[in-house]
Amino acid sequence: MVQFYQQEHRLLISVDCIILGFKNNEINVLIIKRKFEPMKGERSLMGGFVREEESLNETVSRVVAEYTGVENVYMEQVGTYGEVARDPGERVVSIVYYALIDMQQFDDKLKKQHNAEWVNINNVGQLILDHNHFLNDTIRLLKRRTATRPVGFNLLPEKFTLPQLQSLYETIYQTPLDKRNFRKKIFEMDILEKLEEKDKGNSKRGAYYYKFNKEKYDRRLEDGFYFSFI
Amino acid sequence: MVQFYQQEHRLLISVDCIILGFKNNEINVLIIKRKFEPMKGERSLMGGFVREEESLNETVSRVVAEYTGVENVYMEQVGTYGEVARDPGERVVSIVYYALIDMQQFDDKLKKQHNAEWVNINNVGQLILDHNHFLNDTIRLLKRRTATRPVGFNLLPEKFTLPQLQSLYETIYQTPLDKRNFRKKIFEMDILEKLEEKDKGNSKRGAYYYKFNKEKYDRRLEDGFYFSFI
DNA sequence: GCAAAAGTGTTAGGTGTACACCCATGA
DNA sequence: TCATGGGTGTACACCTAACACTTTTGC
Repeated sequence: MVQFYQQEHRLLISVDCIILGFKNNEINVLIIKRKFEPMKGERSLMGGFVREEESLNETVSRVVAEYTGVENVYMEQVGTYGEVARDPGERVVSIVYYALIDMQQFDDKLKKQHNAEWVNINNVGQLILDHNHFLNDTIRLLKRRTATRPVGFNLLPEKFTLPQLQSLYETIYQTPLDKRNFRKKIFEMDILEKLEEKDKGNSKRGAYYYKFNKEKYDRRLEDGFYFSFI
Repeated sequence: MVQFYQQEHRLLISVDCIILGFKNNEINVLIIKRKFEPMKGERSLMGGFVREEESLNETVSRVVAEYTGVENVYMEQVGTYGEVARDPGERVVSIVYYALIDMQQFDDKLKKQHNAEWVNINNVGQLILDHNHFLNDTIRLLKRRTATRPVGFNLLPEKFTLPQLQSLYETIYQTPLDKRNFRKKIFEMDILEKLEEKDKGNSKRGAYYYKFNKEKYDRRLEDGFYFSFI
């Protein structure tokens, strides 16, 4: 390939991934103890340098798969952080993504292997560099995004119950929601598919399982329906 | 500085700037004819490579000042685009920002110097690479942002009239707004300062000038007031 | 039969939206 | 005096938020 920009400065680009999961009415983020210098052993988000023939999304996918064993996750870019001295090792521009995974699919063996742990997103403690900053920006973005787009489903198993879904939103927004209003809103959207099967794990009566129906959602979108999950 | 990440791949990072101005009830973007290969002479956004000792914001400021003569502009990151083959010259990861400027401050001499022109944001025509994509993402972001944050003021002179402000929002959202409702909303926010002076440019009666009062705004924010400009 | 969670409608209050006339002034 | 844009208040429709009881079933 012809080099047109030969004289320009090149620098390191890392992708930092905020991997989120939902369990026991908590949003959890995966944290590791850093395996290399500088700051070896300190608590950190998962990151990776962008390779030569790899798009940013591919880098995220690679990192997420490496640490969770889950593929094809939902991801979104949070932002890019480029202060000159943000990494004491060398100048690194960091592109931050969050990824939502269904914790049932998480490969638990990888936890020990990477010295990783799931911690409550609101109680993460100190992370290296500007990683706490990344996390705060992510929380804000996640709240905005889940309010008007059907992305929360990515934190649940494919089949989920309405009480589960409601609890997810209550956790994200940290506020109790009215059961009847919540269900009314969800049903009006007409983007869920009710299954025959019930989840009897939490009650004797059992709660019906639902699935998110992307085709229905796309149709509603085209009709200009305005979605608001809260 | 110790090199911890010696073995990692480094790449080019450019910042592309979408410089927006408001004039004659149009949102305009500054477009240039590219001055270097590849694609020399084609229509392009303004960009610059991130230098060694320069943060991303500083790169934006440098580029915006170079092409407009305006300093201390309002800017926001739109996103980072990292497809491997997005630039045929060499792999370049592009970080996109938009910047809002008061077109009265634009240095018109720079237009000829850079072969630049202001074009209506809705009628830009074909740009190089994925620059049209950047622009579309920016328009979406600008609409979202101006709906709930007082950033539109950055497109107006320090002193502006309510008809001007309304016309700005009508242009951004491409929809007519009810004069009384608009004013009611703005006044309820209580973030403007009314001046004695009037603008007699558009009518015999004249319209009062107002200034955005950041202190008032910050106080309202702390009080948890919810801002909605549309 | 009882405990425990799932499921279901209605109403009041508040918010957003539609709408028409008078005012000030330069020409 | 008249043409032009600036400035002002109200009424109705709709949407949001509050609220309590019945159903199901395993134990």
